Parts: sequence; structure tokens; C-alpha cells
Amino acid sequence: MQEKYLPTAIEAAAQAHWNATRAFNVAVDPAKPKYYCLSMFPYPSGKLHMGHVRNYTIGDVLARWHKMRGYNVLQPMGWDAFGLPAENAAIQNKVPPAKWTYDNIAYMKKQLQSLGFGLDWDRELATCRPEYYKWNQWLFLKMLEKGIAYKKTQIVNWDPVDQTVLANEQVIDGRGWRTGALVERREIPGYYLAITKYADELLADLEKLPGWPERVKLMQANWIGRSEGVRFAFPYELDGKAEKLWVYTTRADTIMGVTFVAVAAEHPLATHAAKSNPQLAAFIEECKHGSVMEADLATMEKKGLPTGLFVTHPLTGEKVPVWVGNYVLMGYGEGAVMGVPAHDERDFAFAKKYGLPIKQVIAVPGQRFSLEAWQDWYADKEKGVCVHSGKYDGLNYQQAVEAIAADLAALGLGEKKVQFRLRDWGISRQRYWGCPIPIIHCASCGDVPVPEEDLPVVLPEDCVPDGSGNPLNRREDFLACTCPKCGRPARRETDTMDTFVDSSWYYARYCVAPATREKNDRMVDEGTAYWMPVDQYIGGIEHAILHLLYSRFWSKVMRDLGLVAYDEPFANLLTQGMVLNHIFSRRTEKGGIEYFAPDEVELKRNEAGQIVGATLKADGSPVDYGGVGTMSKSKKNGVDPQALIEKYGADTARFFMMFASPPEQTLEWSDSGVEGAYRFLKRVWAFGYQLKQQQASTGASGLRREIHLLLKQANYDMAKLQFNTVASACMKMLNALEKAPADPHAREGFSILLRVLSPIAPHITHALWIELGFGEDILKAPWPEPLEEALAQEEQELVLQVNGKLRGAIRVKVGADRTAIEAAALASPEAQKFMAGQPAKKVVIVPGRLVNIVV
RNA sequence: GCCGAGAUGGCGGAAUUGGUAGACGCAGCGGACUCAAAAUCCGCCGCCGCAAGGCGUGAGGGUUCGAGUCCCUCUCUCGGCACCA
Repeated sequence: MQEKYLPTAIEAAAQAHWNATRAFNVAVDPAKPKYYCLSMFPYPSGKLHMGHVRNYTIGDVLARWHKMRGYNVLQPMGWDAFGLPAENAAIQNKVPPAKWTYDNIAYMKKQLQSLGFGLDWDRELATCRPEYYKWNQWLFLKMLEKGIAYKKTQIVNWDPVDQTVLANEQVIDGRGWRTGALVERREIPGYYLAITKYADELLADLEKLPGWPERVKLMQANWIGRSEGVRFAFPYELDGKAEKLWVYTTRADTIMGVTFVAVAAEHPLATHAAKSNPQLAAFIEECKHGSVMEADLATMEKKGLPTGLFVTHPLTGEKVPVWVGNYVLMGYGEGAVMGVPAHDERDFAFAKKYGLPIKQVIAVPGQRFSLEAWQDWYADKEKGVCVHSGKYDGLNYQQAVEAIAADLAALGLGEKKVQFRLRDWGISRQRYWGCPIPIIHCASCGDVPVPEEDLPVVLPEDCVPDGSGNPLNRREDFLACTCPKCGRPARRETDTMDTFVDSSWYYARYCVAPATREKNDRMVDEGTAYWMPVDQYIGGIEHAILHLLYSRFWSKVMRDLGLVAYDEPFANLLTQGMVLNHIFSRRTEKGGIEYFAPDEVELKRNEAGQIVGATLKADGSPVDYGGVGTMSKSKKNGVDPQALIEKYGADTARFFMMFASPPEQTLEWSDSGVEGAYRFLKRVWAFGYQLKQQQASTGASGLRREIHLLLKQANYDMAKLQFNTVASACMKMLNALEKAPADPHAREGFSILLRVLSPIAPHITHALWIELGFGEDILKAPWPEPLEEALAQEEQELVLQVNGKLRGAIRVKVGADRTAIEAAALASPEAQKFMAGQPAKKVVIVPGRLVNIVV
């Protein structure tokens, strides 16, 4: 046995062993309980970042832990390989996205292997491979047949210079990222998936997910946003024709307080009014500039202009002015909203700004309505009753809504309606590097689906985008085809699918047997019946809504097509926190900000160890410390996992990641913390070396009880997925062992330490397990459980409090009754001192913990 | 703006879910070993106070024998907002 800890050699040997024994290649085995452990697959951006290392270490700890406890564990890996960054790289380097992507995959796969993750590489997939995306296309056609997929117009960011659609990320301060041109909102046709048809089930089934964090379920529920309200119309006349302006509201009880109606810039009424009103036309044009992002719309200044048109209030018959508002979006609901300034905060501000009347129609007893400023109770629907509302006066929220809905219905002008905030999923992207939408455009037959037997529609892999639109539009060999219906020459659709489509079902594809994959005549096979649902899904909190919701929806569609049997794809979810690092920067002479990597900088500390400044190592000039933030290229605060692995080994990287903070919290990078992890593993190795040389003595200490107590704690924490305290328990075990290396139970204790540590640091524990002769393969060793006999004790310590303040401790026999404990407590010198001769009013005893004497 | 989460020593974090606040580690300080350094090992380490003791979990209030943990108000930080993945 080597005296020195040599991670490089140890890790290579352990990985070779796992490969040779096919330790992580699994098959369906009905005799064993299964455990499907899945980490969100990476986008192949070039190399792994620390977020990946953290994500996959968490997964691997769980996978190895379950394997040692007898589960048949599936842990697969693949590549979310389509997406915008490949096109950006192509623009920069003039390399086809396909080549860039495949090169990245090859490099990142090596990195994953060097970290020792127990992955079944036989099941690897990449979403940019035709054999995978064929099934995106196939399911899309099925959805078309069932009416779940359909075509309508969508609003996109349009760069007028590059003549191309921009992603939200490519819009910076309202301008195109490459051209700097003011971005316009533009309507173009696109395909949608009717996720709203599943809104009710997606909401209700959140209750079937006890293994999901409450906050994620809450975010999803709020995103789906079920609301009960009233859809109703304001009648009006246009060019002599009777028309209706529809709106939706959850506050029908305030309908008598409507003093205006606001419509979107794209609304037909606005368009009509603009024809004879140049000022309005200019305003509408202005509204069309700017991004389509909701956050921008919500924070921008609310502006409006009257159209000069009026509609009729459906209940009072009064004339209500119609305004165009920049905050009303055509894509949401009806593209028009009623304005009730007295009881809606946004309408209140709008009315104040433009001098519109504010009419109070809700009163809360004891509160005085004032036009001075908005007060929160104006929007109250619990305590409020209707006033100034004619026949509805005195009704509460529920009564008023019922009465008003009934009256509107009688007039044929409205009805109660359940509405969702959730919108249908637009999947068309005007981009090259994605899954082609399998549609053919024929001059005489229209949009014709590609016949199933012609799938997949293969994306040519040699295009190099230049930023000026989708290069597929210039590929005659891709575009030219014949219409499946009439056989005449036709053109292929060049839009590709949103990459969220690719990631909505990959977890099911991993379950497919190799033979099915080979033939590729089915999207999924019987493997899903055994492996699905995923027992533990792990990924970033940033996916809490979209990816997870789309995957849930896609699963339900597959279920309704009879492809799978499960309702929900992910039984348990762990949302891991981000990896942060220190940020150093300074102002440049030009007024910009220059960032410095943490290893270019030296920290200055005061006597207490507080950071008081930082200087550049190169020339000693001062830089500003900007706290911590997510690792990013632009801030130069990323840490390359590869350098870390090469310097310390995979086990150190894994151990630090697990130890530094609990999985769900953010993790702050610390070079000295990594050193600490390395130091610990060196001590583990050194202790193993020492233990191998020496003979055990007979002088038993408290070591055994201590180790088993720590084991109990570690198992409890492991079940809670709190790996930082599991790592800490390992450190405590080693501290205890180092204090009593000659204890007769030292070997037993070390074997427990190795097994508890092995999911986190699998290589070093694999090597030591063999060196010390505990067995052939620690992966096959049973997970340790604490022994009652080792934990037993005769006496225990109870904390002594007087009036809730800690004053000392008493020792009592285990199982002592209340009287005995109380007597011991009252007799103790600390109690005597702090009771100061006063009698005890009450003695609170918490068994096994404390005694509190109240005087 | 809306939805969600968080705040504990110089730092990362722990606290068996209402019962000894600061486990474990990092940094710092002191010492041993060394020609020296690194590595390693030992000790100290919330704040105030000579001490007895007091104070202390973002701020303010409340419930309780007892609050980091529960309730109310506020501040700040982070994640998401539908074409980044």
C-alpha cells in the first residue's frame, strides 16, 4: 500500500474497475426494487461548469447510496444538443453548429467520466440525432391529428436590420444585440401546443407530487393561474354594424365602477380609430416598439391615448371611452380590459395620470375612500360590499358576482368563466439548429403534414448561420420536396421546434431497451413500465416552471396516446442551488467595468481576518471586491472543473461540493475550502495506512458508541438529502478514530466511515476498502446501520435552566422518572444559586433533553 | 411590477423541526517540528466585561416556562416571468 494519497492513480484504477465490471450498466430486473436517478442533462456548451459538477455529484451520491442498499439503479446521461449557443459559436468561428456540438459532447463526456459518475453510458442520447428527434416529429403529427397542435399567429421580437426574429436574450435595452436597431413586435404564423387543454389536470396533479418542494408546486400553481371570473361584452356600433368588445374580469363586483376600457395597440378598434387620427396612429406605432418580455411590460411606464370611440356599459347603458394602453397585450385574453380606477391599483394610477373619473363602488366599514392616494383596502374582496351600484348595493363579493353574471347572461352579454393565466405553448422557432417541424407547404393543398413513413425530416448538418436569419431558407436541397397529397412540387417548413420539446421526454427515451433503439420503430418501449417514473430528478431551480411543466404536459399527452402508463414523470424533485464565486472589478478610464478572475487577485485582511481590500497580483494595484455572484464568463469568476480535477482529483472536487452547503442552497466557491476537502481525504488515507500496519489493543474507549451515534445522524441526514452534514459526520468519525486508533473497534469504525463516505468520494474509499481487506468491492458492501447495543448507555446529561436561562447540567440514570429528575434538578448547586431561595412555581421536563425551573 | 425563496461569528454553514445557538470546515492567532519554507501535528477563536455576569441568529413588535425555528410589520439579496438553457 502506498503511504501517500495519490488521487490520479487511485481514481484511474477505480474507474477501470467499474468499466470492467460494467458496474453501472443495468437492465430491467423485476426481482429487485428499482431506483431511477436522473440529473437534468447538460447543454453541450464546450466544457463542464461547476453547476454540472454539483448537479451530477448529488445524483451520483444518491445513485450509489441506493445501489449499496440493494436497489437496481438506473442513472443515465445525454445531451440537450440543439440550441442558440451553437449558432452563436457558428457565427463567431464559422464552424457548423453540428461539428461544434459533437466536439463539445466528446470533450464533456470525457470530463464526466473522469469525475467517476456511475452512469449507464449504453443509454446515452443526443437530441440533435435524427433517431431521437424523429420522435419529436412523430408526436407532433399525432398532436396535429388530435387537435393539440395547431397554427396561429405569434408575436415575436423583430430585428428590422437583420430581418430576423430575435430571442429575448438577444434583445438588449430594446435593441438587437448585433445591429443595435430598435426591436419591433411583429406577428408571424407559428405552431402551438394546447397545453391549456391540460391546465386543470396539471394543476390538480400537483397534489400527486408529495416528493416535490412546496415552493416549486406553488410556483407552478401560480403560473397555471386558475381564476374564476366573468367574460362580458361592451356593445358598440361601428360603420353601422353592431359589435361587441369582450373583456374578462375576476372583479365583476366592481363593474359599476367602470370609467374606461383599454385595448391593446394591435386591437381592431385601435386600428380602426387610428385611420382618422394621426396622433393615435403614431402612438400605436410607438407601442409596437420594445420587447415582448412580460417583465419589461410590467415595469415600463403606463401610457395611453383615447381612441375617441365609445362603447356602451352593458348594465348602465352609459357611454364608456375606449383608450389604447401600452400595458394591454393582444396575446393575453381578449386584448382588452375594463378600467375600474377606484378598485384596481394600476387603473387608479392610469386614471390619475390622464384625469379619468374614479368612481367608488366598494366600501369597507370603518374605512374612508379618498382620491388622494391608493390604499390597499380599495382592492379588498373579503370585507367589502357594493355601494353606488344601484340594485347591487349591500351585496358582498360573491353575491355581487353571481347577481351581475346572471344579469349579463340574461342580456346575452356575458357569463361566468374559468380562465387560466397559462397560455398555449408556441413551439415554432425561426432558427436553424433545432428539430425541423414536419410540415410541407403546397401551393394548392396548403400546409400538409409529412407522412409518418417519411420521418425523420433530417436537418442538414453542414449549414453555417451568419446571424441574418435561418440558413435553411437558402438550402434548396432541404426546401424542395413534393406535396404528399397532390404530388406537385412543394416547399418544406423551415421553422424548427423550441428546444424545450427535446427535453420534455428524454427521460422516457433512456428507459428504452438497446434492441428497440437499434430498430427505432417505436418512441418508447416496455422499459418505461419498469423504470418510470423517475424516482429522483435533480436540477437547477431555474427550471422550476417551464421545463418541468412542459415535461408534465408531454407525459400526459403520451399517456393519452397510449404510449406510457404514468401520469407524472418525476416522483421526487430536488432543485439544486447555483454555484457562486467572488467578483472583482474596477472602473476603467473610459467608465466601463473591467473584471478580474479571483486567482489574479490578492485579498487584504484586517487582524480579525475580515476582507478589507484586494489588489492585483500582477502589479499591486487596487481592485474592488463586489461580493459573490453566479459564475459567468463575463464576470471572469468561473472556475474550471478540469483544473480542479487535475490538481486534487475528482474525490476532492466531489467532497467539497457536497460539504460546502446543502444541495438546495447556493454554494459559494472557496479555494481554501477545496484545500480543506483535500486535507481531509489525505487524513483518511493516512489513517487507513496506519490502521493497516498496527495491531488493535484491548482497551476499549467510547469510540464505538461515538461512531454509531454519528452513523445514525449520517443516515438520518442522507434520507433528508442533506449531504453537507453527511460529509461533516464523516469528518467527525475520522476525528474520533484519530483520537483512538488502537481501540478494538477502530477497524469496524473505519469500515463504517469508508462506506458512508463512498457515495461522495467513491475512488479513495474503493481503494482503501480493498487495501484493508474489507472486501473486493465496496459498491457491493451493505450500507451500515447503527447497532442498538453500541448506542446503549446508563446515564445521560440533561440541560438545567432556571426561568428559561441555561444555568448548568445534571446527570441522571436513563429511564429515571419525573420525580427523580425534578429532585436532582432542584438539588443541584446551580439551581440553588439562581432560584435565590424562591420556591419553584413550575418545573418543565423535556425527556432526554432538559429541565426548566420556573420561579 | 407579479410569483417564489433566503438572511445565523471574519467566511461557508450546523442546530435531531419549539428545548445547551455557532457542530464540521475555512480564515486568523499562538506553539511544536524544520537551517528555512511547505506539509503535518497541538492549542485558542461570537461580542462586552478583570470577574460575577450580561448581550447576541437582517430590523421592529407579539405568542410561550422556553423562539434562529411560530405569528404580524418592514429592509435587503437571490431565482422565474413564457424565444437562454
